[in-house]
Amino acid sequence: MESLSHSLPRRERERLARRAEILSAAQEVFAEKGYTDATLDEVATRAEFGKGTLYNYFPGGKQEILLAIVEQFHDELCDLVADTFDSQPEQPFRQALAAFLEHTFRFFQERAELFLTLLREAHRIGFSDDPGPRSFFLHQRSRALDALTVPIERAVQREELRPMPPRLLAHLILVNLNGAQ
Amino acid sequence: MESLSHSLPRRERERLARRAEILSAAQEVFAEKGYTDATLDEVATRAEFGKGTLYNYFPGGKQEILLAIVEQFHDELCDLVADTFDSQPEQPFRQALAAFLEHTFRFFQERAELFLTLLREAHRIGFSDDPGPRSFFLHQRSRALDALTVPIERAVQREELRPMPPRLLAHLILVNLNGAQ
DNA sequence: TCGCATGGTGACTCACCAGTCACTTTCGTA
DNA sequence: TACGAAAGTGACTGGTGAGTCACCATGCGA
Repeated sequence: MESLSHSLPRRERERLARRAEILSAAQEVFAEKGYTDATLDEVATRAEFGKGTLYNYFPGGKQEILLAIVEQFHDELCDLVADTFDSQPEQPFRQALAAFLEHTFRFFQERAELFLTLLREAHRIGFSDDPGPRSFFLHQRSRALDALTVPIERAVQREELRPMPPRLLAHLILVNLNGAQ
Repeated sequence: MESLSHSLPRRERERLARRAEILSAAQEVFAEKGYTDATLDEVATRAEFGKGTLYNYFPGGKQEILLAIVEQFHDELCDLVADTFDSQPEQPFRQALAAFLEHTFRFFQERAELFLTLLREAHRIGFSDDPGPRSFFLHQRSRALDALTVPIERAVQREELRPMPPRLLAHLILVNLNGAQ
């Protein structure tokens, strides 16, 4: 994502950088106060923008900011999967898995407060009647699942794991990581 | 607590019963919506009272209701400790501990949503500048710790456990239970 | 039966915040 | 430098919900 920035015109790069500033400030505030108690005024103040500017970058307002954070969170999680399993492709699966669990655990710990907030909001939106955000959340979860399914499939093919539905195992692993939080 | 009710005049019993109704409704709503998103109107409606009545029972409003729920939660937790360890006092400590962990785990699971809400609010209040609620939370935690410290001290005295600071072990156990959630 | 006290009620107030928009500032271009 | 477009701004609006209070209902004692 970020690595593409080099090839973009300065205007675009600056726009992305500002968007990132806003997201970063919003992450802090959401983590500290929770979604409902966080005010866009505070996000704006921390990002050193006026409130109106937030709406230039996120026309959908508070909720769009939340969804962008969720997306970024999953981006990072997917990157983590890819980095762990692709860095040494011939490493035994179980060893890579252990490394992955350790990294992911730390990943969640460093973002514990934010994660609690996202968890609660995911839950709330899962029960809301608005299908847009709901399918967005499902899609994000699906992405993380896909990322983890790939190396599992490889391990099954290399007969390091007895044959099993790879997506099921991926699901098990992620659910347990969530649970551990 | 409740068992005292028999000896009270009808007036008092009714008052306590209504208080309990309100708390029960509030627990439901807080668990479903989280503290901030829960409205007192909804609590009142579910408890089948007018909103004003809530303030007869909890003059401190929403926050006092939250604190009462926290207190009740810890009451139940302490009862659980006492019941588990006192029911068969000669039972080996490790066995009683295993039973306790199982009971407590179920206890938390049955109240998972409420517990998440309380956790977040405890955290928020822990960082707020109002010392009243903060020391209240500390006091509640301390009560649960004390309850668990008693049987541990007993076990140390009976030399079932190598000597160690009992409160430290109690702390370790509770933190891990919280973490598991 | 009357009158008073205890307890219940919900319309109202006020503070707060998401979202808007008319204005200002910045910046690229001629 | 002058102009217009793009981006930034924060006072304002509308909606919402915590907390209040003047009024009402119930029941008890005289």
